[in-house]
Formats: sequence, structure tokens, C-alpha cells
Amino acid sequence: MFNFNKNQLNKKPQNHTPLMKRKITLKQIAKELDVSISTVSKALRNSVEISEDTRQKVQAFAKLYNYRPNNIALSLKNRKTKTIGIIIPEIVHYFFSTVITGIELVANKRGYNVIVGLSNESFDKEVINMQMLANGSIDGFILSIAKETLLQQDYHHFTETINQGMPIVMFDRVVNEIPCDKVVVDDVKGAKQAVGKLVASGCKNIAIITTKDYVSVGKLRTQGYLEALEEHKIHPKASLILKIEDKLLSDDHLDKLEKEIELLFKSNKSIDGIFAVNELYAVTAIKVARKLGLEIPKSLQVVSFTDGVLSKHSTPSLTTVSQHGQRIGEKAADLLIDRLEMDEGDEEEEEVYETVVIETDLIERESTK
Amino acid sequence: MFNFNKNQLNKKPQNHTPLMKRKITLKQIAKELDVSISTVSKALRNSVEISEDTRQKVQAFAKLYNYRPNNIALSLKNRKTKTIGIIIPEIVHYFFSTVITGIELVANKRGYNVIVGLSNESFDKEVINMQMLANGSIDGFILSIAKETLLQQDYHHFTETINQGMPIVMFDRVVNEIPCDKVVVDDVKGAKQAVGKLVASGCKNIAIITTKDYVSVGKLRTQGYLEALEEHKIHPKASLILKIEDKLLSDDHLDKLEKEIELLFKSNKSIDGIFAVNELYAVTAIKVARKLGLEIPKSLQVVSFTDGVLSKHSTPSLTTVSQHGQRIGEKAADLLIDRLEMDEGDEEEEEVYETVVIETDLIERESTK
DNA sequence: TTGTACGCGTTATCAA
DNA sequence: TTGATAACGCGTACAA
Repeated sequence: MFNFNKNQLNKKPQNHTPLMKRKITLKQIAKELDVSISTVSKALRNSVEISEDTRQKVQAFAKLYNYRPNNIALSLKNRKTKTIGIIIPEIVHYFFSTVITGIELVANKRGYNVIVGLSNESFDKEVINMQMLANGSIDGFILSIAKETLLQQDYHHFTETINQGMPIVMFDRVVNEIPCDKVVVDDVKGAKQAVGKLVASGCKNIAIITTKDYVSVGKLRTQGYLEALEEHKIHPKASLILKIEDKLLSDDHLDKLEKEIELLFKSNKSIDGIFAVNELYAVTAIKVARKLGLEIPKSLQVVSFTDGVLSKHSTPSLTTVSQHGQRIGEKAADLLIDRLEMDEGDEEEEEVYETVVIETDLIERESTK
Repeated sequence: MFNFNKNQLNKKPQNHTPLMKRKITLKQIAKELDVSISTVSKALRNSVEISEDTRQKVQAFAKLYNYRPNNIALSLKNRKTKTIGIIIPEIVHYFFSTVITGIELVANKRGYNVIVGLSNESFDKEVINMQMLANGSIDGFILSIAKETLLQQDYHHFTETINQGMPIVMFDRVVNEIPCDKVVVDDVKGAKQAVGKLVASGCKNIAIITTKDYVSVGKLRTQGYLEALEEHKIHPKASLILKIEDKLLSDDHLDKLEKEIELLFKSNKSIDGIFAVNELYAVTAIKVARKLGLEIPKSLQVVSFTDGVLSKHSTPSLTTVSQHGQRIGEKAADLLIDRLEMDEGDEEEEEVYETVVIETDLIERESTK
């Protein structure tokens, strides 16, 4: 029916290594088959313009040489890369990893790749990473803000990115003044669930171990704690609120954490419930409490935010407020891709941004009665 | 000294949103400044060919409009993307996250980005992900093989990628027959350290909880266990070797894990030491042991492989063999980038591949005496 | 049915 | 000192 150029198929590979089949391009196929590039292109895309004969010839050849269109060329041509940039503070962190899992899941399903940058909680790294990616490498960002950025309250890199027409979806650590979609956990409500559980289980003196207020989620969880107390007519006591300066976790920091928690217990002998805004604070509290002779959950009950490995597998296992990180990631990716693909249609939609709240769940385990 | 085109600087933004400063290109700058594209390009790169005057003019304009060269265009032109593709089985996993941290660290330092694909332990997803990225999106791979791939022993996607001239660096779960650089932990030696520690602390009946043999690291750690016993003249007993079928961690799987471990203890009452090839097996063993009335480390000592959050923060904290994931990632990235940048010079170096062994450390904590 | 020409954004080479 | 042109790989409108 058809056959290849005589000197083609059994020609020796051009490269030194026998097996070397370098990536092949349209141009090369065209040359070998002695047709034009566009003919090859059309043939491969099953265009009706091309005769059955050449179509088959081209396709067979392409298959043999395992032709795949070059992504970069496509990106340049289409002015879109089909990849999403993720910027997160750190990746060695259960919550963030689950979010990435969720993002990757729907991104892949919808034909996108995922490129990851770590800010390491540093403002500068966040800015640099975003700049690197914003120069054409990606179509949009999904990010959670670094603590240092939150502290400095300098958000110009976000607004600039958005002004350049590149959409951002923020999750978890978000800031209201930026016009973009957001996916958050209802931290206040989650905290109220947690504290409510402690009250329901008979706790009278509930302490909270939280972060300084500039970490938005810490602040909100503290607020939830206070609201829950109020709802149950419990008078909050300043001495029961421990706000940790959450520097990067050095071993040194860990020591300090223990000391502060120990002090909390010692100056408030009557504590019978702890609400910790993250797992680490929770397990550390338990460790300290045990050292002081308290039994969990008999004389002290603990609820933690963030449902991670520690909660599930440490002993006693922790009652936690689960944030559903994966669901957050999935939602964030869907929001971003929806916006990316909407932009195609109506060039300029009315810019209306969504803030999606992912419900938390209370998962009861051994650290509460 | 110089000034911009009259209708330039105070021209109204083209876009509807007042602040909108869309990404600007060389072409646009050229048009606005009424010079040629190549002049702009040269001026921005401080070419001596360009007069001081126009150079400043162009640079000022570019700065004002925050010009950045488009990465995609550069990639197309230079035939390299300056980005590294990572394929790992899962990201919600302390070891893999630390490796990524290491990769990202040196990649960024050396001017590379990092794009992440998850195989989810599936052969198909591994293949698809690699194909997506191999079409021009990246310059090389760093990967750890999915369990399913290991099981099926189908490695054609690796060899094909390599034959196309795209280098791969494998880490942790590697396979010898593939010609590429590798970074591994000395699993045998690490296991020997662990078991040695148990022996030194007085254990006489040491059991191992490991994976089925097709997981290379599990097999090697089992081998280390056996060698350690031999060295200490302890006769290995088949009943002390528990090989877990390591399906994806469903809660169901967890139940089964507990049951199997419970059976291990019940049929071997004299066990006084456990070597677990990962943290989860270790904490689960401890949980079961406690339920059976064993005290840690008094009547049962435990050492685990992989130094993660669980080891550090669960109670009792675990004595572990640390794999130094971050160092592995750093080394892998350096190997890959070295090879990428070496290729530039001597087009075809003699293909000699390196296997770097990262030493493990024994970190003693509360689960051993 | 096939091929030519153009454009995506850059840089490099060579001509003016 | 500046500019025109080609090339990277692709897809497509249009011409043949």
C-alpha cells in the first residue's frame, strides 16, 4: 500500500549509541517522508484534508519513531502552558502534602501539570519563586502564604501577579485584601467543635495552645476557642491562652515549646482540657502532661487541629479537627482551572471571586473521653 | 538625556482594569520605543553594540513595565527548560517530602525549577506522568520507582526515556539494570546498625517486620537483619520474620497489620526486640505490644527505619535509622544537573554512571535501652 | 490533496 | 550603532 523512503527505515541511527532514538520533530518526519511539515501535522491530527494513503504513512512512521508534539512549542504557540504553579511554605508537612495530592489529582485529570516552589516561610523566597514561575512557565498559582509575608503584610507580589492577568487561588493561609479565589477551612467553627467536644466531655478548665496572632489560622482558631467558651458560659482566662512564637522548628524551638507548656500546666493546676492548634503542640502537651503525672484522657483531655500521622498513630491517638487537606487541594485546583478555561471564552468576565469554605470534621480518638 | 515616545508613558492602559499591566514582550517595547526588536534585546543584555543612550532608554522602559523574558520562548530557543521532573510514589510521606525539599533546594540554587508527578504506586500513572513530562517540559528526571512497577518488573519507560537522551537519576527504590545515576541508602548496613543496637542492648529474640521482597528496600533491610544476626551468632528463625503485603494504606490494611503483628507476638512469646522497616510498622508494633502488656523499652525494645515525625514525636520516641532524605535529594539533584550541564560541553562523554550511597545514622531515643 | 507563510518570544548572526 | 533574518517546534489560514 505504501512504503517509506528507501534510505529511511533501515538507515543506521544517527547517534553513537545503537539504541538512541532521539526525540523526533515534525520537521524531521517531513524530511524523511519527503512531504511538507504541515502535511505531517495535519496527517497526525487526522485532518480530512489529507489522503488516506499519506495519513497512514505518516502515522505509521510517527508511531515507529514514537513522535510526541513538543510541549514547549505548544505552550509558546497557545500562550498557555497547561501547568499550575504551587507555592507553599514547606512540603514536609502533612497538611500541605495532602493539599498537593489533591491538586495533583484534579490537575492531572484535567490535563495539567504541577510545578512546586517552596517558600520555606520566607518572604524573599516566596517572591523569587513566584517571579521565576510567572514568566511564562505556568498559567496560574495555587498558594498558601509564608509566615514572614503574613508578618510583614507585604502583598505586592500577589497583586502584581494578578494584575498581569495571572490568576491566583489561595488556600488556608489567605489574606482578604487580595482579589482572588480562596479555599479555606472554617477555622473558627472547627475550633468551636473542638472546644465544644471538650466541654461536652466534662472539661471545666480548658487551655489553648496556639500561635501568635499574625498567623491568620492561629488567630481564627483562638477566636473559635473564645466563642465556644462564651457559648458555654465559661469565662476565658488569659492565663489559659498560650501563644507560641512559631519560628521554624529547630530542636531548640522544641525545647522552648516544652518549657512554655510546662509552665502553663504548673501555673494552672486545674487544667483538664487542652485545645492545640496543631498536632505538634498537642503531642508535646501530652508528653509534658504525662511527665507531670497527668493521665490522658482521665485527668486531661486533648483535642488538636489538623488530622495527620501523629494524630492517627501516636499513643494515645488524638481526637482532632480534620481539615480535609486533599479536598482543599482538589477544590483549589478546580477553581483555578475553571477560571483559566473561562478566560478563554468571554475574555473579560466580571471579576467576581469565590471563597470556598471546606467543612471540618471532628474525629474522636483516644485523647478524649 | 532621553525621553520616551510622546504618546507612551502617559498613555492610558490598554486594558479595562486600571491597574492592569499585562506581561510585556520585546516586540511591544520595540514598537513603543520605535526601535527594532533586536536592539531592545541587545540593550537589555548590556551589549556593547548598543549606544549608552538607547541602552538606558530601553532599560528604563523595560524596568518601568517590569519586563521579564518569557521562559517558554527561552526554553524553545535553548532546547532546554531548566526544570527537573520528579516522579515519586506519593508525597504524603515524610521520607519523600524531605527528598523533595533537598531537590528543590539545590535545584533552585542552580537555577532550576521542579515539577512534580505522583505515581501513586501505580505503573500506569508512572508511565503516563513520565510521558507527559518527557515531551519537552523538563530536562531530566529524578524518580523513585512505584511498587507496582517493581512488582511487574517492566522498565521500558525508563530505558526509552534514557534512549531519547533524557537523563534519569533514581533514588531509594532503584533497579540495577537501568543505566543511570542512583542515590541510595545503604539499607543493608542501616539494618545491621539497627539490629546491632538491639543486640548490644541485650535483646536475644529479635523479630523483623518488613515488606514483601519485591520492594527492594524491604528486601535489603531483611538481608541486613539476617547478616547482623549471623554476625552475632544468633540463629535466625523464620517465625520471627514477618513480611507484610504492603498495599496502599487503607484503614482496612491497618487493621490487618495489627492482627498480623499481634499474631507474631502471640506465637513468639519470647520476643524482646523488634526491628521495623518503617515507622508505621514500629508504632503499630508498640501499640500492639502494649496492649499485650509489654513495656517499652523494659521488656521490648524497638528500632525503626526512616526517621520521621512519628519517631520524633510519638511516645515513647523511637530509636531509628535515619536515611537523611534531604541529603539524598540534594545529591540526586546535583548528579542530575551535573550531567545536564556536562552534556553541553563534550557532547558525548563516556557514559559512566554513578551510584552514590548515603550513609545512615542510628538515632537513639526512648524505645531502646 | 498538498504546500506556503505566519506567528508565538527569544537570541544570534550577519548585513547595513 | 542598529536592524533584518533565521531558527527553535508547532498549528493553521490560505494559496496552489
